[in-house]
Order: sequence, then structure tokens, then C-alpha cells
Amino acid sequence: MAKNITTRAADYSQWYVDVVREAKLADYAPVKGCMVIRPNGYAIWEAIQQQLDRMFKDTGHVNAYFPLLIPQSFLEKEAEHVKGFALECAVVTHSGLERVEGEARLRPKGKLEEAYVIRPTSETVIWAMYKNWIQSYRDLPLLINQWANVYRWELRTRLFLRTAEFLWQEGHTAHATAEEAREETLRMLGVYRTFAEEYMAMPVIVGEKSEGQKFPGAVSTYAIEAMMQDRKALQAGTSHFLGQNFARAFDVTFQNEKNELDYVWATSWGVSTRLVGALVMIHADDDGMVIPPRLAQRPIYAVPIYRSAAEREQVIGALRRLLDDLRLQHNLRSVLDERDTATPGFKFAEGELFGYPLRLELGPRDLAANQVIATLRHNREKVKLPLPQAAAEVPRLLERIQTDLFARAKKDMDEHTREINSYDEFKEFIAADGGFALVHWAGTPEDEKRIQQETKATLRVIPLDGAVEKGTCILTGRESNRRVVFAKAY
RNA sequence: CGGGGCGUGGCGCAGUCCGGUAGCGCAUCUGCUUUGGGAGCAGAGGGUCGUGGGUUCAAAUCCCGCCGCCCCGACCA
Repeated sequence: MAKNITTRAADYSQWYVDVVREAKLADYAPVKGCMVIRPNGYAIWEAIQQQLDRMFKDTGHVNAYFPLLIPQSFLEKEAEHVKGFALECAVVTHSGLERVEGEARLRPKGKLEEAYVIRPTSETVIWAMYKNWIQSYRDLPLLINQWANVYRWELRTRLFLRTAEFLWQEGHTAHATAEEAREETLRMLGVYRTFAEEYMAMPVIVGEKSEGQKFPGAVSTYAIEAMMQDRKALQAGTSHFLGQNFARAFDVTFQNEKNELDYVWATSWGVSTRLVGALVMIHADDDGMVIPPRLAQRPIYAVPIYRSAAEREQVIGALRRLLDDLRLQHNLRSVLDERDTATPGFKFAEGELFGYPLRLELGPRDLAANQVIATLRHNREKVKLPLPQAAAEVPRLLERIQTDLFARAKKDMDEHTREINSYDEFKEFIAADGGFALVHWAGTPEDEKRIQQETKATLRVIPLDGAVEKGTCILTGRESNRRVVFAKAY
């Protein structure tokens, strides 16, 4: 058992915090509600960025960068948007500091004519620019993504899952027709799904948000929802069809092919550093982090075992040759832990804590047998690889790990997703942290609130690929023709 | 914003009730022995006790103010 990590069974929330801190993914910052993303955590975010960025480029998007500060008046332009974000904006009101006479203290100096808010999201500043950039249908579509930080003055925070400042990407696109914009919304939702499943090894339910849960200012919001190991849902990515709401608010019009003036159609979509928290909650265990191979900057952790200086030289030499082959032939990077100040046992434990998907051990006995021992992080399986074949076998092992992780998480989600047909059964299921409840639903936003108050569960998504079937709403008894997902959520 | 808890070497805590030389564990450093699942022994370094004021011969300890953080709720990616 890992030192300093509370077990999941004992206290899931504490386990999560312990893993994040012990694996050195993040640390609390000396700033309220904020965290420091440490190198181990940032490496994962970089891997997420690199892959998603490739996928955005492959679907025709380009990157740009907009200002951190947004004039307060911009926020006022879209009514729903204001309501959604006003309370959680950090506001910049002064332009400098001055010393308080006779004291060491500083205080704000020049009050600004108009306050700025630190972006909680960038729709407003981006659409203020789009107004200048779009005149004709020939300027469309405009497919821009931004990698940035945003700030939301959260009252309760949790490392990675909810912090005041977080890193994300926000795509903001403009289109000539509603159909095109809707297509884009669903295309990017699909990109998120593919990324979640194929790279994070995280199965998701893809669907639409209810009226009460959609993004402030959106016509419709779509999301991918994943199930964590404690059976709670985590929204892992959202894609919004914004209709013409922002175009109207910022007066962004264009002339179409028929020489008519029309408002531009918009989408926005984003994922954040929350995904790092999702990885922890879905794959990590009581011994620490587990990184899916495709998101590990260095998927291989090599531990040399030796007593004498001569042994050390031989063992490290053999490992170096293998690791070089892996890098040159398979583009796989690794860590060779040459520290003389830590014992192999310590390195094993630390390698597991940090979540390297595959560990290679090589000692004098292995050298004599011309083999290397590969240990899989997620299930502790040990495989003896003949040295001559090791470079070819390791990539296959990594692929197998990636597949296993997804299969394991999928099985877990499927086993805890149930069709539920009465409100009593529903209450019992949710109270027992049963997971995702598939229920017939025909309620209003007020009914949703009632369910949340009575059970703490919320309507996560209306699945896009759900079958059409007749049924009756578990709460209102009204007729329904599809099931939706209710669950407790982060 | 409501409720609760806590601020003492890097981390976790004891000491506070009942004022009297600031302690323990882990971590760190040095040396020797170790090294195939978180090594052992010996020694060493490191603290304005969150902060400002008050009481007192004397304050981590008592009194008043302020600040910060964590947890639980409502709000949210």
C-alpha cells in the first residue's frame, strides 16, 4: 500500500486529493482558489493539448489569442450570458499601486473609467472582433480556437476539477447558416468523444443538455459525460450551438450570396485542465496515478538493479541500448532512473505513484538470462521479455495497456448504468451511489430542480444515440419517448 | 454567502485548558554499511509559534482586532 494515500474505500475525496498531491500533479497555491500545476501534471496537460490541437487543425481550425481583460460593458450585451457569469467575475478597477504614507503597505492607485473583468470565457471579446472581420459570406466560416487561461471566482474549489483559474481551449466559430453551425457543434462534440475514448481511455455518454443546464447564451449545449470510480458523473467537454445570439448582441452581420444582410451563426466549444482530474478519477488507484500510454510524455520507466560498480555499468548499458531502440524505432520516450541514492524498491513505488504505464526492470539475473522484466502499472502484470525482442514487444504492450484501461472503465460504467422505471427505485439507486440512471423524462426545469433537491442527482444529458421508446416520466407520469441520464455529478 | 475546523521548522502534529529555556514523527544534510518491493545505524542543520495590539516580571499559552487556509451546504467546467 502506498504511503500517504488514503484508500478509495476509506474516503474517495481524500484519496483524490492525496493522489494529486503525492503524484506531484498539482499543489495548492498561495492564492485563494488557485492551484499550481506541477511538472508531472503539466506534462499530462501538454499531451492533451498536443493531441487535441492536432485534431482541431485536422478539422480546419486555426489558433489565435485574445486579451485576458474584457471591458465590463461587453459582458452586459448578451442577457443570458450576463446572468450566467456576472457573479463569478473577478473585476479589475485600478491601474496601479502606491505606498501608504509611513507604512509598508500598498494600495490601489488610479481608478479606471471603465472596469475590466478577467475573462470567465471569451465569447464577448471575440465577437467584438468578429464584427470587424466578417462582412461577407466569403469571410465564412471563421474557425478559430484559443488556448488560454480563464478565471471564475468559485466559492468552492477542488484541485483540477474546479479551480478559480484554469487552463482550457475555447473554439469560437462563425457560419453563414444554422445548419452549418449545428454541424460544427456536433463535429467538435465528436472530436471530444474520440479524444476521450481513444486517448484518455475514458468512455463517455454523448448527449444534449437540458434547458436548465445549458450554457448561458446558447441555443443548445452538448456534452460528453464520464463516470468516475465513485459512480459520480463528470462533464468532460461541452460544445454549444449559439444560434445568432452573440451575433445580435455584437451586431455581427454579413451579406449572403443572395445579397441579403443576415446575422452570423455561431458555435463555441471547450475542454479544460479538468480533464487531468478526470484521468485521476477514472484510472488511478490506491497506489497512485495511472497515465494512459497515449497521454504519457514518457510512457516507460526503467529501473536498473545492481550491487557493484561493474554491474551498474553493464545493467545501465543494456537498458540504454533498449531505450535508444525504443526512441529511434518507435518514437517512445522513457525515463532511466539512474539515481544511486534510492533503492529499487523505492523506485518501484515512486514509479507507480507517478503513473508510468510500463516499468522495465533489469538486473544481473536478467542480464544472465538475456531478458528484461516489464511490469504493467494498471494491473501489476509482469512479463519477461527476451532482450532481442524487447524493443518490438514494448509498443505492443503499451497498446494493450491503452485498450485494457478503456475496457476496464467501460465495464465499470456499463455495470453501473441502469434503466430505472419508478421514482422510488430512482431515489434508492441514487442514494446508494448506484451510478447513471436511465429514466424516462418529460419534466420541466422546475421538476429538475426538485429532483436535485430531493436526491442530489441532476439531469446529465439526453443521449444522442439513445433508442426511441415509449414510456412515462418517472416524476410527472407524462408520456416520454426516450430515456435520459440522471446522476450525481461533480 | 451560511455552518464547522485549523493556523507552531519543508510536511503532519503535540504543547494552549492551568503563562516560566519550543518538542515529536516524517522529510532534509553528512558518514559508514546497504541496494530484486518504500534500507539500517550514528551524527547534524532548520522555527519572527499567521498577523497587529493589550495584560503580565514573563505570552505559542490569557484578552481584543485583523488576515489566511481547509471541510460541509447553495452556485458553477
